[in-house]
Amino acid sequence: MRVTKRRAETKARLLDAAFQVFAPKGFGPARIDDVCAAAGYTRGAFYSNYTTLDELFFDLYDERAALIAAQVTESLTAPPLDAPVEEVIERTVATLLLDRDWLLVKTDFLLHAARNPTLARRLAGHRDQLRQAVRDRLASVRGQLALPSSIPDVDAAAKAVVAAYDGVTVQLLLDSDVTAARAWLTQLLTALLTRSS
Amino acid sequence: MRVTKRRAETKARLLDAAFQVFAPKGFGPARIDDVCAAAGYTRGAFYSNYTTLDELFFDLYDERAALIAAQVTESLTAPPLDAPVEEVIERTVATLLLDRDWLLVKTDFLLHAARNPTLARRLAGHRDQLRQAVRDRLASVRGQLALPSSIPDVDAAAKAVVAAYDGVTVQLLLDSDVTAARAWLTQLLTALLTRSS
DNA sequence: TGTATCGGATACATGAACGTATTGGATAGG
DNA sequence: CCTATCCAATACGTTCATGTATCCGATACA
Repeated sequence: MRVTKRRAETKARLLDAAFQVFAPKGFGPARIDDVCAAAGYTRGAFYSNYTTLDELFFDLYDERAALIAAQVTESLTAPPLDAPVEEVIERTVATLLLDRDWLLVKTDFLLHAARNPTLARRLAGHRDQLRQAVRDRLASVRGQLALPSSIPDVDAAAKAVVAAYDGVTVQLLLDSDVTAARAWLTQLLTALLTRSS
Repeated sequence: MRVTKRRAETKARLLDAAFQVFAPKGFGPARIDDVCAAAGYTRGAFYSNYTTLDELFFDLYDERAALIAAQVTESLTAPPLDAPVEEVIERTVATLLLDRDWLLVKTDFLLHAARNPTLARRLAGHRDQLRQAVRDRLASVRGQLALPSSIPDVDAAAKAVVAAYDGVTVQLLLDSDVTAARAWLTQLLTALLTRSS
């Protein structure tokens, strides 16, 4: 069955609306009606495109996760390819998009994934993708990385970066201070990726 | 109004049941009936003690958070008071209780707090309490800590410990591998709290 | 032991969200 | 321009969770 232009437009508007509803309200109390109203439709539009709200939620996650992955990859390439670690950290964190709304939705998704193996693998896939991008970037750092002795290789380092990111995320969700989050992330990454002089 | 023995017992059983329901199911889809059934009551018992499910949820968080704080404090005192950092890390992480069910409930609470300033302060208070305990423990480490240069003082170090814990939490929620989480947490903490030789 | 209060059970009414079946307007194709 | 298909709107009926009002057994207290 062919996807008509109209249908695609409707789906897109539903996805956007879903984000605007899920971010402030959370998935739990969100109703199908809420999303439809936010998109300027009635429930008929929803049931013509999805069968359950979960389905829409998971679609939304996939779409936004792809966007974010692209954005992070872009930030990673901001500093010159052969720059020293300190500069890579500094400039990457500076251009990194830290969207609290997205973090809220992503954490909601994390909780679902933590209780559902299928979703867990989907999320793990997304995380692996990001981790891999970080790994590749670290591998290209000038003059062989000098990692702390407890971080054996580039893979562990990439994992550490993700963990630091997750840690900062939690703090950001609580205090909404993006500037502080950036500074804090820089500190953590520096400690994790460089050998202190 | 006096609190009778019977009432206290009922509340306690409701709290226990709430944990057993919220952990696997999450707060969103949990119904008042679910909790009451799990506790062996009907809804009458609930409405006689609470007015809303949020109220019970928040009470549950406070209760369990206090338990966890005590448990963490205990773990922190496992290693000898004047032991070197490496040993403090090793033994603390080894005895640390990593209860996935609690992490699930706590993350649920985190999401609520992220959308509700009042709850956010409650959670921040709990985090401060833990951070403070870590700080005090670090301060007692033998021979002045040699922190990485990007971590200026013991306060920053304590914050870093919390961030690492949060980062590992996310991973643990996804893969349920407590052993790996422990090893990973040890690595991260070592990198964050010691000056690599 | 008798009595008054307390607390959980039960029954009922209400409202909200859901899913479906049907309609009618829009749109694409000839 | 006509027609067939598509898709969102509408209007049901149903289910489910909720909150309340009442009842009755249990418990505390004299």
